[in-house]
Amino acid sequence: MDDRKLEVLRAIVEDYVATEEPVGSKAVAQRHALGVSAATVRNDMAYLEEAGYIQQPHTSAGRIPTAKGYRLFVDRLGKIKPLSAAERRAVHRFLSEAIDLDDVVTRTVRLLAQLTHQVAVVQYPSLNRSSVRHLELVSLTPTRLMLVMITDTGRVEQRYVEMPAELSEDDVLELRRLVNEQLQGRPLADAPRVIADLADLVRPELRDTASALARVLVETLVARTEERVAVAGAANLTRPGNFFAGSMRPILEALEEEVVLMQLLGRADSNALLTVRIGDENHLDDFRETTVVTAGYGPGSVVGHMGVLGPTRMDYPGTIAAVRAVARYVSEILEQNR
Amino acid sequence: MDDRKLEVLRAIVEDYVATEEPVGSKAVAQRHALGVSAATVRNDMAYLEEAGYIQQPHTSAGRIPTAKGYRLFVDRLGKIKPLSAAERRAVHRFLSEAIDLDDVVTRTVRLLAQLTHQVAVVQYPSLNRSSVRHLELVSLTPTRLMLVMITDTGRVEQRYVEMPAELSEDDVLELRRLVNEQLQGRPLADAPRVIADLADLVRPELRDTASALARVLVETLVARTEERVAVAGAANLTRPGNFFAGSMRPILEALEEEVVLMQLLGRADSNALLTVRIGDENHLDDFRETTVVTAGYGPGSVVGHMGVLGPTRMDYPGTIAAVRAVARYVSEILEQNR
DNA sequence: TTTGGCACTCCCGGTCCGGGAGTGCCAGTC
DNA sequence: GACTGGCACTCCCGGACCGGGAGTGCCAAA
Repeated sequence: MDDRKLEVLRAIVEDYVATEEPVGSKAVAQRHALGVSAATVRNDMAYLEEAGYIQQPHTSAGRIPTAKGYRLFVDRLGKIKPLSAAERRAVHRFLSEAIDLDDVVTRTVRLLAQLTHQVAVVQYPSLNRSSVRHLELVSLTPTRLMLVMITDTGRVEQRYVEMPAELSEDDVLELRRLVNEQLQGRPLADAPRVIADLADLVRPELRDTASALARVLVETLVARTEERVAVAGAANLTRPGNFFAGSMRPILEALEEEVVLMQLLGRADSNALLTVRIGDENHLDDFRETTVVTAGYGPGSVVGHMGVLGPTRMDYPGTIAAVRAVARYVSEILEQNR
Repeated sequence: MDDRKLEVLRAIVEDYVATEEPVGSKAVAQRHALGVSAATVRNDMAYLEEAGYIQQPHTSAGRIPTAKGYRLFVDRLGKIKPLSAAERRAVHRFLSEAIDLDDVVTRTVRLLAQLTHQVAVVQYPSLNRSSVRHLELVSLTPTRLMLVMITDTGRVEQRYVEMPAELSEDDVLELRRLVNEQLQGRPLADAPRVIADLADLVRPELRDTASALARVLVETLVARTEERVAVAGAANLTRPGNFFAGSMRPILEALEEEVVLMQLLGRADSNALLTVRIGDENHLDDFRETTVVTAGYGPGSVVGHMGVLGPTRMDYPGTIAAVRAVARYVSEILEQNR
């Protein structure tokens, strides 16, 4: 495929993204100084269509890019368009005001939605990539505890623990000391192994209680791989032209399904710096017309993912730049707490 | 206004809610055994229209209720339609599986959305109606602490605290003991008064640190009256017929604005058991076509509000019953932790 | 006060039509 | 052989038009 054909493809992608209308040969020839006539562009377009990069909504209409066309654009043609200095400053200022992890996540997801004009999704630091910083036990009633776990990523989780017997204040203190001794500093993923013999380390009267505690820890904090996610910018789905095929119903539903969101953000194992998944590459029927741009973030290693989600017809250079910049800066912030 | 006219109004509201189409005199006369002819119904309708309870979308169309009509229906005509036994069981089962407060709130909001087929909103127990159960200090770096507060309503809040000087492990312990001594069991609203002289209670070296801590406590936990809210069921906005005048854009935007949501849920002072705000009664332009049904919840006293939000044309008896039932059961659950 | 009858209004969906944008192809030019 | 101008063709889109149907308001009679 010669260079001019690539230029024609770029022109079609850029114009289509900008105008939201199929772009014709004349427009390409005029607006992008290719130095050839519309007829020539038509020939190139016929080739690009044959090769599957563009398509016609109907005979005698202009062309729009296919998923394959966008893919080629992203891989070879799009020059990432860095944030403006003003934007960069705004990002820094807004994020540095965050008051705790919740606030970091909330601000991040809003920022992404605002910068990209798309729907933004941010995953909280994944528990199974975190270590225990501190465990706290607070008694609610004589037979009911609250277990509070604080991780090295700043995440705080709470769980109710039903006790088989009444506990004294001292019992609680002893248990707290013990679980902290065992788990502090350890990756949460190791907890099941480390904690297996917790019941053997306490005096006999506390044995049942200790194992109840151990069970809650393992069952609800480790085994259950639920991830927390924050979403913002749903209103951007209604932008004119974001008219999702069918309707936006399935998209809105998916945004409340933690499982689907996690699938979109990318399976946890991915450590790629930045991923762009276009249309079918999401392997989800409802997202066949949707592009997802994600990045991992974390202090040093990746502890979670964030991204935005929009129509395949999106401003790739701008979106990619925004996601990358925000992910980097959030990583820096998390770094400060180590 | 005589009884039959009220019956006609009821018929119009019920049929319109069910069919989503303006209802004509013939339909009313036939489907609701009023024992009079369509012509008579027409006369009553003319009266009801004159009085402002119903209106015509255009000449020669059927009638639809006005906000005033719905209001009358809710106040005098709607017999609340209790949940079925199966629904009640489902509510109990689903909520009793909750694992912590976050989970209670998440499950509640989903349940409401599912039961009512509307958008649901649940406010977390308000901090300024809670008391301090426990305060925990965890050091992140030598000059950075994390303050974790646990309230009697089960809410857990975290805040980063920047320290003016490095702290030893013992310093942290002392501060923890001190703040707990001062605040444990106290309503958070009293914190500013109670904590004012915190700096005077520590040895001189810790004075600056103590006041930094006090400042964070007061500024971010008390003064800042941000409320946390959870939302679910946004996809219900797209139900056929929920076609919000204009578009659903402003609604989606409002759902991400904590301020607007709180205004909809009702100013914090309201202790009414259940509130129905129809159309203009919300005093928000974007919600002129929207009804909000809210209820307070809490163990004993009200600590937060929950509700659902839908088109003025909604199933009032069913929605009211669902919100009331869920609010009651959530209150029971919170009761268990006291 | 209620009722049947009747003329009238207005929406809604379907059809028809002309303009416009864009294409594919072809013959001619460099 | 690659490019270009010309031309016939296709198809969408918006507006105009129209007939059926549902519903009303009013009136005279019971």
